[in-house]
Amino acid sequence: MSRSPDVDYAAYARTRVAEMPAPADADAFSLAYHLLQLAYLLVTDLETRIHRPRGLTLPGFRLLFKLWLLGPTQPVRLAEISAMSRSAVTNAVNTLARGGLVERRSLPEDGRAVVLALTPAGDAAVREAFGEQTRREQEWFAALAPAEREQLTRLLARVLENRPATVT
Amino acid sequence: MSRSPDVDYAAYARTRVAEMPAPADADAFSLAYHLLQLAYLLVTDLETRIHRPRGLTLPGFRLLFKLWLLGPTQPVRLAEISAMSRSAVTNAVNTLARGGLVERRSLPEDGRAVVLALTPAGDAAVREAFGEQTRREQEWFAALAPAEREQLTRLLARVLENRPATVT
DNA sequence: TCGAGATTGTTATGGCCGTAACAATATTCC
DNA sequence: GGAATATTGTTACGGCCATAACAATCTCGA
Repeated sequence: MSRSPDVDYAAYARTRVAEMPAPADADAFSLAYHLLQLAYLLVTDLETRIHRPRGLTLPGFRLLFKLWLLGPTQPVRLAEISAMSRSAVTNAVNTLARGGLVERRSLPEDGRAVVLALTPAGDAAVREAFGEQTRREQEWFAALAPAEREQLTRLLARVLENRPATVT
Repeated sequence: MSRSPDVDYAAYARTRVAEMPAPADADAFSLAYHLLQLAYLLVTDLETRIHRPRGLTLPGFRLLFKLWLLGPTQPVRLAEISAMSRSAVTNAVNTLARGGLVERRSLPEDGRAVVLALTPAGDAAVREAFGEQTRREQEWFAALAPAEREQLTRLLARVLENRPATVT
């Protein structure tokens, strides 16, 4: 009794990879597949169900959320935290600023720099969307017991902390 | 001793969310954050390090890989398996076909349908890239013991199998 | 001091993705 | 048999992302 095409495919692909000679690695395949598939489905679901109906996007919300926690912040710092490029921040901020959720302020002590800050509308939007996103996340992970959720989080964090070096 | 800005931010944000009243949920936040961050970093790393240097993209590779396992397949089936839209398949296939890695064949028994198939060049490309991607995935998950990797995979699979219904 | 080098934010270009609209073709059901 | 409906693949549009190039500005060392 198949739950969905992607789950069926995952099982089939695993057996096929298991038959292949090295360097094929059925365990590595399964792990990466499930991780990427779950993340993709969750992102898509949050985006279409929570954020798009509110005139936001998930990347836009994540930026708003960081500004909410951190207060006025430079784009370069948001780019570092989010592991995205400065141009991606510029793009996302353009969309948010067009919607009146974020404003750019110039910094007296550095003529190159800019500081991003929530507008009152941005503050209200992030609070409202955060509650809804949390509720939806709880639905997604309801199949796991609390101890399992903690364990999953710990395993993910361990991989993140020991990730291989990237080219910078 | 901080390993990277995003890990520091994760810890700080968790404490901030923990201070907030319901529906804020520090556990749900941490889990979703680590899942999405890891997936994003892994995708970016595989893309820039493995696929772009070979003239591929990660979504392009994933399509090639499915065609490799499944043989000639219709776009609509790939879209179902991959949980992406038909137009996204069309787009990715355009890029792959431009590179001579995939070809479209018409189907005699259905005038609307098209079948996608690897070219010999596409077959060679997917084999080579698959080996390299596997090696890189192994580096990413080297911090976990084999039993931990299996457990992580099982937890992810359980969430995937019991995911909430989406709007279709 | 002042020029070489680094940093910041933006733009251009190209790929990915979803939604919506569309034409062509199949299917269903009266 | 034929009309209403469904399905398939494509295109147009707008948003996201990275890389590369750029102008403006800052920093630091000779």
